[in-house]
Amino acid sequence: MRLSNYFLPVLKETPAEATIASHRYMLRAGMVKQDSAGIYIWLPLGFKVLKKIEQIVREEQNKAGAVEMLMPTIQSANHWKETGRYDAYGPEMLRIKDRGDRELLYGPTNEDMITDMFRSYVRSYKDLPQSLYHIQWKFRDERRPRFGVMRGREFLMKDAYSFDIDAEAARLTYYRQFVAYLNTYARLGLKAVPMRADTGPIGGDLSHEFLILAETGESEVFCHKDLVDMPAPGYFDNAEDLKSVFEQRTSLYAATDEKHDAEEFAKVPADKQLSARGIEVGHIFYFGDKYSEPMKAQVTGADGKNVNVMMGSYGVGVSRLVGGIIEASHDEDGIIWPKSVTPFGAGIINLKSGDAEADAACEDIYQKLSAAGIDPLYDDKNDRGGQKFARMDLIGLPYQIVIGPRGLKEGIVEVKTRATGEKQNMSPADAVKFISSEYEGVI
RNA sequence: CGGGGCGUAGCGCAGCCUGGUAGCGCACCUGUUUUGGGAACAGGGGGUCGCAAGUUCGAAUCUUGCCGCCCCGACCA
Repeated sequence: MRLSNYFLPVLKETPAEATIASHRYMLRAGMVKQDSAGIYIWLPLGFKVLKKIEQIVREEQNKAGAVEMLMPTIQSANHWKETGRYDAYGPEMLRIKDRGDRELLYGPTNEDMITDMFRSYVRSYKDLPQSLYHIQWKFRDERRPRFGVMRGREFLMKDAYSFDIDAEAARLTYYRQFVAYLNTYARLGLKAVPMRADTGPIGGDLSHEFLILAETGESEVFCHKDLVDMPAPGYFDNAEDLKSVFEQRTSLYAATDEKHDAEEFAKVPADKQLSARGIEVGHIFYFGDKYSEPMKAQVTGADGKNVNVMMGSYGVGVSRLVGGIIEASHDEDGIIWPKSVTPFGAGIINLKSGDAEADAACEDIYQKLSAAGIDPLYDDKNDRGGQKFARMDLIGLPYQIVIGPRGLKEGIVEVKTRATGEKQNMSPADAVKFISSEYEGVI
């Protein structure tokens, strides 16, 4: 993409309402624009990151055996009345009436709808297990939206729902998602720690939140230090390994403040005790027959008897992750994108647009990086160097190639690594090679 | 939902107390000189001062009501 042809409204000054780094940088880097409290327009740069995160979440769900679908944002109140949640959910749910005075709502989650869908088709234990998910916009009328996309009222969520024949099978499904979540966050460049959690209005008896540690997090967390740097488990699909990963992670102490047990925490060796703040980026639940019982979502078992299906649900806040990743990865100059979610693979800075030699060299590198699948952003604007550097640092692409007449005389360009600030001089051909190799395994 | 605060040009703000020509910086446009880490100078455009009512000869400024937004706390992907 040529910057002269892109919509990137960067701000030099920070809008007054933004107090935390991710919000400030998302506004300044032209990623989002607030339309009203907790509701955001996703500008091209922000949208690109959102889609990249969404795609990683999708791929990991698919690997975990979940099947993608799409449910509507607007739901009938009937499903919710059947489960009793229409009254239980409270004013966070946005209730709407259509022209016929029928009660509708903008979905804050989809257990009720999918359970209704599921029961209308599935009759036999032979059709189980099933896991379905969608990535869809939700609306929760928060009392106090804040921190930009971290706590919006409208937000993009991946929510998966599982259906199993009995509790034992359902727990295995739960472990499978647990492992998939660890792999997902690792790909996003995040260190997420699973913690025992409250089940909230969704209910159930087994639930974990995944939190990334950040000073600006809304939750207070307590955990064993070793959990933070544990590597992603990787891919396998047998009951024994799934269970052992789950047990390995849950045997060490980790809880948010509402589930915190000071006595238990005290048993963690003092040098391993970590109390910090965290951002919740995922929440998984096993809730058994909480919905299948009232909605009579049953299948006939091998013994000819009807049983309620055992369910779980698994949420990832996709739009929140955009902010969460920035909280975890930025410096005083701007964002530092992990390679897996960067909106563009590399930035090309032309220090003298209009200079025939510089233009030609930039154009050549632009073509070669594009051909290599790097998806570069070429700053071909007529601005001064300093402005281009500051802008490129702000939007945080992992690599910058700085090209100007002075270097070209000696046959070199400068390659800057955003995360470290390290600058290396090399030939244009080597720059393309270097960046391509850095992305090996990522693209 | 309790407490606090803010709404004046695209962004950041001053002006309001003590009513009388709407201002500054950045951004934007034109020109000149510049150009290797957010250039300088000159000129220029852009605002029903959140909305409504009231007081007044006169309201950004005073009064009342409404709307919107932010921050701190209690609740949540």
